[in-house]
Amino acid sequence: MNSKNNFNNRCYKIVSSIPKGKISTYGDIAKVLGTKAYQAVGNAMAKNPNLISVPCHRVIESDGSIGGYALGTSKKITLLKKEGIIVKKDKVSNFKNLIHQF
DNA sequence: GGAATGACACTAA
DNA sequence: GTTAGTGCCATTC
Repeated sequence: MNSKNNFNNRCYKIVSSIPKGKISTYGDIAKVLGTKAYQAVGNAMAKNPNLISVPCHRVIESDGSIGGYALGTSKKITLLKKEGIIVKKDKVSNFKNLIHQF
């Protein structure tokens, strides 16, 4: 409970700190956490007990791919487009320019 | 306590 | 440039 909640809370805190119109990658988030648990970050979001409070749809893969989403990748892409992000073929075009650096 | 999985990332072919 | 295989961390069964 404590340990896992600590790690998850850390991820949610970082993701929640991503401003609108910006995105981030699992790898970058893991780096901020001080770990290489790329999948663990995504895994925490997968369980997503905080989906409503955490804009996890702003988190994509290091290649700019959409990756996945609890509500479905399609929904995630739609949300990103609403944020002003250009999504091309299930991948963010200018994602390199949209990466939010902590 | 151990094994398997996962919304990833990296390297090699 | 694309595809395949392997490795890493944390969570879950």
